[in-house]
Amino acid sequence: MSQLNIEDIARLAGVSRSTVSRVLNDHPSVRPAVRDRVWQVINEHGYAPQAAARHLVTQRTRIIGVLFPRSDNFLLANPIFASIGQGIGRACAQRGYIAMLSLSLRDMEQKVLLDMLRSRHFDGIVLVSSEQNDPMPLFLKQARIPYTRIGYDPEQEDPHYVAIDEVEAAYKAVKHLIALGHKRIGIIQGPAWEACTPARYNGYKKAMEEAGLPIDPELVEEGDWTHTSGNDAMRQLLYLKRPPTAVFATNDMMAAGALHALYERGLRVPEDMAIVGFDDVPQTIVVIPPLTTIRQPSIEMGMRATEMLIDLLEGKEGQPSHIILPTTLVVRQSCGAKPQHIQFPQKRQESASLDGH
Amino acid sequence: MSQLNIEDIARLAGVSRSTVSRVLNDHPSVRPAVRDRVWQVINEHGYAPQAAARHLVTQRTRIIGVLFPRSDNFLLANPIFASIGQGIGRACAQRGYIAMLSLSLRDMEQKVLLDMLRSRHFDGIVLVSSEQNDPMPLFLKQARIPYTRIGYDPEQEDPHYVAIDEVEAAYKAVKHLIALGHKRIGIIQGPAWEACTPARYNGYKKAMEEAGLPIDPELVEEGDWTHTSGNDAMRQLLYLKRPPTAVFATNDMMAAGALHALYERGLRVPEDMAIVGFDDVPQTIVVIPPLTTIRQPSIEMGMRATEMLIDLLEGKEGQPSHIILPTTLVVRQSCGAKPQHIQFPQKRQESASLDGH
DNA sequence: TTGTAAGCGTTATCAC
DNA sequence: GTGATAACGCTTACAA
Repeated sequence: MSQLNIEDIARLAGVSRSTVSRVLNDHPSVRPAVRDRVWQVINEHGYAPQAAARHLVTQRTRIIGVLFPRSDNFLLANPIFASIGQGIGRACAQRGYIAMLSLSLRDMEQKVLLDMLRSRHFDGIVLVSSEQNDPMPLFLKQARIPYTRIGYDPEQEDPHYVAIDEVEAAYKAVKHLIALGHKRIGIIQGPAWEACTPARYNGYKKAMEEAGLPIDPELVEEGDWTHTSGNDAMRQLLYLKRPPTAVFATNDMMAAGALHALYERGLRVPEDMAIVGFDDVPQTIVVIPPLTTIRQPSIEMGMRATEMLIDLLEGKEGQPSHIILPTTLVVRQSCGAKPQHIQFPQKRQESASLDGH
Repeated sequence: MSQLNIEDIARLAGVSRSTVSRVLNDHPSVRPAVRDRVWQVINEHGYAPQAAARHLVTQRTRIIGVLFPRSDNFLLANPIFASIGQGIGRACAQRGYIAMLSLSLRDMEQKVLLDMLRSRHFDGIVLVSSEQNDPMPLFLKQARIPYTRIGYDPEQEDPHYVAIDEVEAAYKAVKHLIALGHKRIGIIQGPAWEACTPARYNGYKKAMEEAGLPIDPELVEEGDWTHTSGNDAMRQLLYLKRPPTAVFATNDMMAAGALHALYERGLRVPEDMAIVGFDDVPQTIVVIPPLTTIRQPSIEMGMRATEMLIDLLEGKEGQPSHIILPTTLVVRQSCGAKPQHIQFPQKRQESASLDGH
């Protein structure tokens, strides 16, 4: 902490503090010679204006708060948040803002968290949440804190959000399985309190109904996004008298867990069971076999939500706006071509041929 | 943003702003009746004191900055950072601080980052870095910003750090392999610019030498901590005329990548090749087979470094202090008991029996 | 183009 | 136990 303040710099440069302030803020009306001299003094002493004083007078911080759901283990549970965060950070950097993420929100008391938001640390919030009836949007509205949301909750209708068409995305995934000839298709869903869960289920249902396939409630499992829960869900499906020949997991981590369960049972993918995931996180290609999945443009989602927020803050755009970004089916190796009847239980043989060399 | 300030609250409660301030700061000398009335007004209006004003006058923010290396993909590359972050956040919450992480440091210009640090957003910094000659500590010292470091660089001798005994930890890992009878042991190291890389290599060397085993330079590979690089490194080792029978990977992600390479080649773990990892991240038990690894107490490392920093900030402890936390060998299933001569190339059979049901 | 001075919303030091 | 009042370090009219 260089103890110098703007006054000191002014004195050292032989100008007034207004001039130093102008230099600092790139105000045009400063003589080049003066400007250079001031910068030199500033750099010489490693001076930087104190954020608090600046924030107090401008009433803006140029800091954007990022709220992730259950922040302290989101990193562990689902790498898609990392990509979203990356997009948020990148957009902030481009526009001269700083994205700040508070660690371990779960360990903070509710009141502490709310007070933090109310105390104007942040100019605005990017809320990453597809939780149904998440209380946060309501709070932010009441506290008149500008925010944009990544994720869509039909119950809340946030004025500014970016999302994907969940129904259509899930529909594409299941349709892919159907096109490959599968008729008995299971689904491993996310938790019920996520708004995207019923939406993705509806996509599944739509594809099934359209193909004239029945939906067997036995084939509907629920996980909590984690690898472990995907593993458990797949085990349940394998216990069935008539297991599915294909499974749609509504995120990649659960899909990976499902793969794991199949491996443990000596079943081959895609020969014995086809799997489609959702998200297209990096891990998806690292798993064996690489996952066919629905790609969410997560980095772009982060960027768009952030740009939308900054536009809002800078008054460029006051109207409500909803951005729906496109998803794509990424075909890799976990679905193969033709389904076979499952032989169960069965040990794996020659599985090394799955991925040649 | 409730536009109210402390003055407004004072007026509404029929007191002076000093009294409101006392209430806000839990100052004892306020009559209970008055205190209650003030709180009621505060809560009624959702008032929270503006951080900037408070920071300006107190010259403290109660915010701790967290610096991760190459912050924007640290999440993706190595989940151990998530655990460390969790520890930092938890300790902050306990002591009434907020841990803030700036997203996407890589996208910020260097000057912007340094100015952010200099502008006193943070009371102090927890620096997570084992990079050799990381320039950040030097900068922080010059700018007189209090910091503690997680990770140790013998070249820098930071006054406050928490770390593990890297040499001993690696030694334990390799010794475990030796005890199982392995003689030809490879190592997949981290990048050379990490201070822990030579240290872990030294542990490997020590164990080998102690057992009278030669170190074959062919068996020394370098990765960059990622799954992919571990995969590549293992492939290299498998190309050798005389591949190792066991490999020590200096983090779990690379170990998982190595597992992947073995799987692709149809080799069994631990029958054909034993693997030890390092870190003990959650993914370690999710991989097949679950990894034997060296456990770093990552959450505790985050907590201890944070507590140390806060003690420093609150003047409880000015002396340099170094905390070395213990590591433990966690034996799971990737090393097995007795090594066999590798039959190469060979297809996997009956691997399903690896993990029964 | 530059300087003077007011004010941002708190806390803290005094009196009372 | 309570209330004036002076900082804190900046930005920003307004004057010069």
